[in-house]
Amino acid sequence: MRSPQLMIKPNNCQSCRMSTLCLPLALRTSDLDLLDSAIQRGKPMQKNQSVFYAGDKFTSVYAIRSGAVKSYCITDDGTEQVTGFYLPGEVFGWDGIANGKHSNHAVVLETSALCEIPFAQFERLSATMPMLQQHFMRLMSKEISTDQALITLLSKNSAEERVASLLISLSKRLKSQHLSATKFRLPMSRADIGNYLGLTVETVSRVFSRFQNFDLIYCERKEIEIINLQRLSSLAHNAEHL
Amino acid sequence: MRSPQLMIKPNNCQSCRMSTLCLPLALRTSDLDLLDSAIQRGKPMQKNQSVFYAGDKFTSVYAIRSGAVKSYCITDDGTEQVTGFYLPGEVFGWDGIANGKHSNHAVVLETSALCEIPFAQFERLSATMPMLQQHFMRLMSKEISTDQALITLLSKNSAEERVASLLISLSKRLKSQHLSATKFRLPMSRADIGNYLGLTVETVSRVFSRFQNFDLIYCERKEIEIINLQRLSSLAHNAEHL
DNA sequence: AACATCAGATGATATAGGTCAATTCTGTGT
DNA sequence: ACACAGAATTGACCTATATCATCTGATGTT
Repeated sequence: MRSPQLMIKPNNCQSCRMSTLCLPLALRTSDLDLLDSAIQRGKPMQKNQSVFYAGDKFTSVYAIRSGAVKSYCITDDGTEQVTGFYLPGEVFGWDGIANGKHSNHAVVLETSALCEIPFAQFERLSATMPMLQQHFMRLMSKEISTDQALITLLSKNSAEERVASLLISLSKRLKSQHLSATKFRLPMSRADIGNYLGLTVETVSRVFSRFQNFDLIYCERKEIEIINLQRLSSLAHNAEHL
Repeated sequence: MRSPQLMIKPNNCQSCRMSTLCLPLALRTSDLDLLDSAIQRGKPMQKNQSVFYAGDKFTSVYAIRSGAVKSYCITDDGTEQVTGFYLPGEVFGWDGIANGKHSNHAVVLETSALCEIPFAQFERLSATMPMLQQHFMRLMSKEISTDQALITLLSKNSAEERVASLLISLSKRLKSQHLSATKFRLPMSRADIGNYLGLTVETVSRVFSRFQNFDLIYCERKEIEIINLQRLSSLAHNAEHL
């Protein structure tokens, strides 16, 4: 339906268009072959399908080839807490290295293609590939940075700033994948956005309306067009690492 | 002044009372010797001294032998954002693996003794010590869990729940170091607490007063005694991983 | 096509926590 | 011992966002 060219399955890591993101840049070709054989490609998944559940044994991390994923956990009092949105070219599933099992659920927000990267293989490979290990640590470190940006956002910023930051973050991440930075479809619901940003659905909805009234964005349901990227960015203090 | 027995410097990692926390449990003794020689011990530091600044080249992570450290960063609009408090037995400084430079500042909250663990050495050592690498990844993964717990706290919990969670977290972490779980000195200011929890100083102060009125805690400036641990815990939904 | 269910928008009202201001306490340096 | 700057407390007031309620339009199902 949307972006069919993204569904093309490369038959190895070398030819994958996002290898620069999900793999270390400096891997020698021979190493890459070795890694390539370890990765399970494919995994096209439908909306609402779970990639893993909290409590599942941790076996793999996942790279998104196309589509989108949200991670969330259920807090002690039974409410859902969205912990992240992941877009094409991004790797998720780091949680759970600590305890050997996932602490988050991960669910596909729209039809998606994922690459599963088995962690046991990774550990074996990384013994002979220091770059691989380093790269993975960087990705984890980046996750930490993202989380800390979100913490700042939640503890210091208004509803408008939070929503603007999310939109700008999505825009930048899509742009880095050579997708449109100003016109895209939100893969997640208003409820997910509110949950992630610590706001109610109503507030998110009102902010969208206000942004529209001020001609910052045009939006119709999930289709978003950023009209005034500059002004929106100026509201989004903490989008840099989100 | 306080806890002088904590200032005793062990002359190697083996005899250090917190080696089980800061080092992998499964390291063979011969490996431990090797690692031991890489670690720079000592580093007693005074209140308000910086361990590293944001932007500094990333060279090491640090284990706290005694004392306390806060990490924070300066947001785009120039305000401080506290990103973490670290207590004895904990390791901090993971930020900055991503870019090779620290994204946070780290400052000592009270007289402290730190162990510096040079990362270059670690990377060299971990090639021959898979357990070490695994252990470090676990520590990073734990940092991710902590951050996500804080995100939940900030986006879902009231001022009272946030403060209760912090107190319970501190209590648990001190207990795990065989220090008193119910009577301790807060190493950080009310402003730091508020900053960390996304609250104003005034709100933090009021919550402390309310907790005192309800006989949940007794507190006099920075000295805290938890009177009703159970009731306080019941307020602290998200302290588990904080 | 009809129906049920869900996502989103909008309005009226309530409230938790922020802001501003004044006061007291405390630790530090001379 | 004194003075001073900073930390903490407390009160009065205000505002951003939550809550509750209603309505509309999508989406998916029989």
